[in-house]
Amino acid sequence: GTDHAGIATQAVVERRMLEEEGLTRHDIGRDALVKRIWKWKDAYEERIVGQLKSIGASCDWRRIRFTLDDVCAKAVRHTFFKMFKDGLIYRGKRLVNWDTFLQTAVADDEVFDEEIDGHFWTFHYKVVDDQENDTNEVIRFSTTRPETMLGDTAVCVHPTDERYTHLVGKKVRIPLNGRLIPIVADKDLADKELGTGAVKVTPGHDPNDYACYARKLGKADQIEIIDLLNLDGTVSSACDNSKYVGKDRLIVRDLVVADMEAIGQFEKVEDRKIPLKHSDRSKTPIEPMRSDQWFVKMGLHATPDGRVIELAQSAIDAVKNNRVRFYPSRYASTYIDWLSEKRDWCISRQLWWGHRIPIWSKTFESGSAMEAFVQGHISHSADSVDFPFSKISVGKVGFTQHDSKGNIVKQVESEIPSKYYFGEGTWVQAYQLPTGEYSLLVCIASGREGIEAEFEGKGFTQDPDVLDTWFSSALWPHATLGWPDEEHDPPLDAEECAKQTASEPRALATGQAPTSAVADASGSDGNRVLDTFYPGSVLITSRDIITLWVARMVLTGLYNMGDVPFRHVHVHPKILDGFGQTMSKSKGNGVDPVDLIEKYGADAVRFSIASFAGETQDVRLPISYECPKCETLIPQTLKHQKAKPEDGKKPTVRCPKCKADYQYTSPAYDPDPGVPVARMVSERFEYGRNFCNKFWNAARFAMLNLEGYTPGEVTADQLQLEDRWILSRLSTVTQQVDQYLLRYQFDAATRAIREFTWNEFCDWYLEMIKPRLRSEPRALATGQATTNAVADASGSDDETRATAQRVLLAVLDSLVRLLQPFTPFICEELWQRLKEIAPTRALPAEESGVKNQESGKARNHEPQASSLKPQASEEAAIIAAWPRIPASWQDEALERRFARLQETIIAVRNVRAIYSIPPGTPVKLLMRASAEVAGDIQSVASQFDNLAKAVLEAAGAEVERPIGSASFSLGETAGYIPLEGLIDRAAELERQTKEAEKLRKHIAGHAGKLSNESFTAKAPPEVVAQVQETLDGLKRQLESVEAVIRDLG
RNA sequence: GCGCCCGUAGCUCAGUUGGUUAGAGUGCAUGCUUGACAUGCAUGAGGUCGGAGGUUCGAGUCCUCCCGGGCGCACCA
Repeated sequence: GTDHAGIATQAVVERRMLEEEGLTRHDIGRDALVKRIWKWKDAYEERIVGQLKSIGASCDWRRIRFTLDDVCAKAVRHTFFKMFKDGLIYRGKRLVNWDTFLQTAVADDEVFDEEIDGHFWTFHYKVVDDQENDTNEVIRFSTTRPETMLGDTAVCVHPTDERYTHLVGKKVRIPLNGRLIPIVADKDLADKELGTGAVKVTPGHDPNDYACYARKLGKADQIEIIDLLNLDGTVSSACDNSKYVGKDRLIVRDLVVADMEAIGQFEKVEDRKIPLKHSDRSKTPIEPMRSDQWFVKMGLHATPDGRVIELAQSAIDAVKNNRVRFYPSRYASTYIDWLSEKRDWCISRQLWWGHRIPIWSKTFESGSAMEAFVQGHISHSADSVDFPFSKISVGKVGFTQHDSKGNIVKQVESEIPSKYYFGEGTWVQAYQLPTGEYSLLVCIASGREGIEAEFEGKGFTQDPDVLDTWFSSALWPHATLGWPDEEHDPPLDAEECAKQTASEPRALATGQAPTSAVADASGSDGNRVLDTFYPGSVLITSRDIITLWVARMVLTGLYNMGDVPFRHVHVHPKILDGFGQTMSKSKGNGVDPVDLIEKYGADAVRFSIASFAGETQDVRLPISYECPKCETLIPQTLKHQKAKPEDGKKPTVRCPKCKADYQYTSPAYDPDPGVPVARMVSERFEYGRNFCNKFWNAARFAMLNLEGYTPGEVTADQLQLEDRWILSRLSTVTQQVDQYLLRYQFDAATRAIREFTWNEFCDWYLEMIKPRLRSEPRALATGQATTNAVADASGSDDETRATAQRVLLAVLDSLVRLLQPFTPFICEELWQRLKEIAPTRALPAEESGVKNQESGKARNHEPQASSLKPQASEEAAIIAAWPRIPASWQDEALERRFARLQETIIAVRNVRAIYSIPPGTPVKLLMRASAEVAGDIQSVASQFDNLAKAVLEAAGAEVERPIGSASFSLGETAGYIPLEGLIDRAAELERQTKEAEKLRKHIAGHAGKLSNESFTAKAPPEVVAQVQETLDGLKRQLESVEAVIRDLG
């Protein structure tokens, strides 16, 4: 689903309206603006959902939700009411960024810093004595905003600043209004090194001063707070000097300076660059101002009915107790650190787009007037038609909190203001305004017709503010499933329950036994959809909203549901552009995934993105524009990103090949309709595209060679070396992929699959079985030393071919299952085709009695007789079981033998390349090797011909290097390729000499290590042994190279 | 300022608890036209692992400082 992104969305629509029509929201009114935003939202939601569908997100689209839809609205209203009733929601003051031009509060994201040329004035206040008469002592301070002097309520110094310690507790006089204010000490506000070391305190209009005020609340040196400004930026009557009242703050600034100078309390002024916050919308300076806001209490709290709630702590505990785990784990500290501050959550926003705060209020001149109103509406009869309030409690309520051992950990005392209860679904709170007036705040839960109108009829008005978007987003995991309703549409049907249960093993993350959803479905109580899907397995998100979103989901989940919303939180990397900046709409450096999908394919984009998703690094994605004519890629520059349409003309990009200019895709605006557009692409996706192409072709090759396929069991003795090797590798790789996915290491998982598919399955296995698939007699080597023992043992060519087909299908089948989450489109297509050709195929399955993968030691046992038993395949890849390959198939010894074969073939190809021997020309190969290795080499003689066009002439310990041959050495083994006439003696000598030098260097390193006594004494014996072994190997290799050099010389 | 992360081949990135001769993709070079795939195949060149110290028998990996980059949170009288 989607959220309504309050600030960003309203800002975009308002800005467009202003740019295109010159209208502000006040011109068209609340309802009209909200209507416009809905229209805008509908268009963008369609686009976003379209992007998700294009990329193949397999969601239950019937359950799509939007944070402002009816289902979510109900959950929001219900939660707000519950919190209000519990006393968790309260009204308080908070400093906001005030735009005096538009007369609106502005969010931090809508504020930008700009340096302006300003002044830095220094003044002094006179210290007064006990009789409040001026003394000769002064305290000097500096400011960039002299007018705020009229709202000063203290002067602050550092507690250890010896220049001032004797003054702390005394008072100074603000000369322009005669107010006496205290000198206080605060280590966080005053800095001994800065300016005079003393600072004026204006809590009403400065965030730091406000923080100081908040710190001192309730303490002996508590200070006052004065709201100096009116909403339009003029000075209010609170300044206590009629000369300034009603004048703009900037005019007052000059007056104050002049007046201070006139009375001799001005000291100096200097020019200074001042960073000043400006409103992004009006481009005018921001004034910090206090305003009424709604908050949710995060710390320890006692409810009127005697429960203790600690929202922040409960969410901290959930992570500390591992009920919620972060992947990578380091992000847990971001979460815990932030929650530990237990700062109350300001949930009100001065916007029109969002959930309106469900509070209606009525103001009374006095407490007695309010009391009279309430008394007039008290009734104990539930049938009363008018306002039957029921008084429930007044006073204080106290609790003692114990830990599990019964020790007292905290004493809690809460003030319960006068509370009145009205029928079902309303809760009333009295609130005293700073003016002395009283306000009755009525929170109305949803669900009772006409009740809002009733209150409005009695002079109550609804709060104009809306809730922070995160308030509704915080409820997402349970709100979207219908909470608090008992029923949810669409309901969970039995079939769906069964599916949910069946698919459970795929949810590797939970590591828990599948719950029996079917049993729940048969019960009648509760919301079955919610019961089935809550808590979820995993939340996947970006690190910048760990606090804003993840923490809030956990705490509301615990508060509303009594359980965490998800078990795991996977924090993925962010996509950066080619210049290392986070992609964002405002920077104009984002990419539309649909452009990428059109260019590279959805599977390619998915596979690439998954392969970029590592644990530590963000993803740098350099972008190019693709020429719409010739497809030349033009790298994106910062200039392209920043360009905006001017005078109706859209920016263009120049194709160096076509020498033409084209408009290009931008997240900030749309190109003109009908013109050719250079779309955004990124070469990094070729990684995924090439892989998908490779995999597709490999599968196609397999299917082309399935003619005559019949399902049948494959027994261990029918398997050839390459079959056993690929099955061993498949088992290992599947196990690795499982491990990576359990830790959300998508990069490692895709890398493992890619390497297996390309470098093992395609490059070696498919190449090696080609002769068998051709069903021709195996090309036997001609040398008399060669016997094809394997071929002899494996029976007829028909059987060889059938075995190859069956093993090939088994591996391909597993690969499709492994790749399905990454490349679902290709996999589904292949699955359906395979179903046509081979509906029954061997699925490598857990053999009974064989230990499962977790106990991985099985690989050290004598390789188990692996057999493949045919089974009918599932209907579709997307619901096919995740592959479970027996660990007993892993055979390390066999893999080592196979690696030797690979090295030999690569060495032969290397010789071919160096001497530019045409691929068609066969070469002869002689191998000097131990009897064991020679036997191995001979058993696969035909593969030398198949893979390197080399005919094995001889293999054995007695083999000598023929005159005029190229040679290579692999440890103890050496290979010779006779090249009479072809060989360039000098070139070969140079090549071998270079090789010998390299070996000597490595030998020196290893020998040095071993001659170091502290190494042999301190390093673990196995490490020492390994170095010795390597050294011996290197020496033998060098010997064989030196022999070649002697022969050549 | 505090915290987290990063700096490895021209580019984009891997590199398990410190332990063989530091890897991949892409780009580059050379050679491959017939049957899965040129979005491909084969072979090769290319790195004093940001810098300086330290711990250790041994450091790309651990510690300290410095330089450069990203992000979050503060702060800017």
